[in-house]
Order: sequence, then C-alpha cells, then structure tokens
Amino acid sequence: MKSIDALACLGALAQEHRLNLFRLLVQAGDEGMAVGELAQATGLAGATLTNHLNILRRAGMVSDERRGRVIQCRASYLQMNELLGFLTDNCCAGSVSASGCVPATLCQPVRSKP
Amino acid sequence: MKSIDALACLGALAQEHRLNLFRLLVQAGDEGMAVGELAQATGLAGATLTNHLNILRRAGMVSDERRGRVIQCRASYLQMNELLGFLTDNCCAGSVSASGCVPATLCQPVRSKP
DNA sequence: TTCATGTTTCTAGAATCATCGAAACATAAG
DNA sequence: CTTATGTTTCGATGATTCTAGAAACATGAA
Repeated sequence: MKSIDALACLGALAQEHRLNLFRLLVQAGDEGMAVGELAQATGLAGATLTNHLNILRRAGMVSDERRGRVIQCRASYLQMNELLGFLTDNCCAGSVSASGCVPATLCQPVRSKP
Repeated sequence: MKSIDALACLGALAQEHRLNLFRLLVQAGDEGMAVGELAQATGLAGATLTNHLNILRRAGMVSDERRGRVIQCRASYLQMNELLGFLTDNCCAGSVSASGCVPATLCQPVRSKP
C-alpha cells in the first residue's frame, strides 16, 4: 500500500460516524449490512450516510453489492490488513528499538497447515 | 484505548504532512528529531509545523523534551501500539471470518525468553 | 404503466482545518 | 544587561469537510 492510499484509509476512519459505520460492518461480518440498516443504526440522514459511505468506498474500506433495491455493504478486511501492514511497516522501521517494538504479525488469511 | 482516543490518533495521522512527520520520527528512532530538523526536512513554516506537531502531541503520538533551546520530538511506539490494538480488536470482531481474518499480534515490548 | 421503496446526486450553508506572517516567549551566549 | 536562536501563540485568510433537504435515479410490485 502506498502512502496516498494509507492516507485515504486513515482519513476515511478518522471521522466519528465513519469509524462507527466501519465497526458496525466489521461486527456484521461477511453478511454485511444494508444501507437502510446502517441508516437505522446510526440515525444519519440518507444523504449524509451516502456521503460517508462514499468516502469509505473510495478508500476501499467498504465494498457493496446490489440486491434488488437494497445495497448491501461489507467491510473490507483485505484493505484493513493493507493499512495495518503499512502502519507497522513504518512503525519500528524494521529494527527493534530500545523502547520496545518488533515487526507486527497482522491479520492474515487463514491458511491450512503447511 | 477508547474510540475517542483512536479517533484523535487516526485524525492526527490522516494528514499528509503529519503522516510524513510521524514517519520521520519513527525512522529517527529513540533519539528522535528536533523541531528545527523537522522544519528543515519538511520545508514547513514554523507556525504550520508547530500546529501539526501539537495535533500529534494531543493525540499522544508524539512526545517531546526540551534540551536547552531545542525541543526534541519522538514518536510514541506505545500509543501507536494502542491504536493498532484498537483497530484489530474491532477488526475480525474476535471471530475468524470466512473472508479470512485472525486476531492480530501487534508490536509488543521485547521480552526476555519466558 | 403507475406507485412505492431504497439509495444516490445536487446544492448550499455551517463548521472545521490548514497555512503562515508577525509577535511573543524561552533559553543560551556574550 | 543585550543579542541571537529555537519554538510557540496569535490572528486572519482560504480551503476543505460535514450536514441535510430536495430532486433524481433504480428497482420491484401491482
């Protein structure tokens, strides 16, 4: 992940309602939540909600899929992992510092045993 | 870390110059960098730099210490780890999802072998 | 087709943020 | 003391972001 993409992700999460929305979607798991459900859960006006969702979408943190009239949103674990990877790549700067920091193991796809 | 603190950290990092400043400090390691060095490295005007540093300071991402006339800044690995912990706590929602996500092991203080 | 529902785009106003010159403050040296 | 250096605060300006009503768009049902 490039710095500019990380910036978009950080910016997307750095807002009360959007962080809230993202966490709702994370908790909702793979099934995700419809835009209408998100509206109900947050109490946000439609236009405001769409605006925030668009920012999360552009950052790649949320994907969605139309199901008839309903649009189902999902959190993108993949992008979240990319972001965490970016942050920890640059955290520690690869070396173990005296103040205590070792390279991170991040959320990884579940693999079958090697 | 509470949601409001994570929001402050994310907001602090979600800006081009501040992300840049933070990464410079991370790379500088425990010694850190003086405000003047940061000014030289980034080309930012004094008042602008102080403003950005204050936002990073308030979020707890940067700490500093006066050495005579010079103020030496350091990245706070501790707070960075808190933030990553918050994000991964809520990422995955504790369960292993079909789209692949297991709880993260984050930057941790280096311990002697148990 | 017409109607109802779910979502988005348009638009504009309010609030917040970024920038930086000038002045002020803190410390060290002469 | 005075002067020089490093940093912060003040204050104003321009840019960006947040918000939401109204209108438009997309789909499904009758």
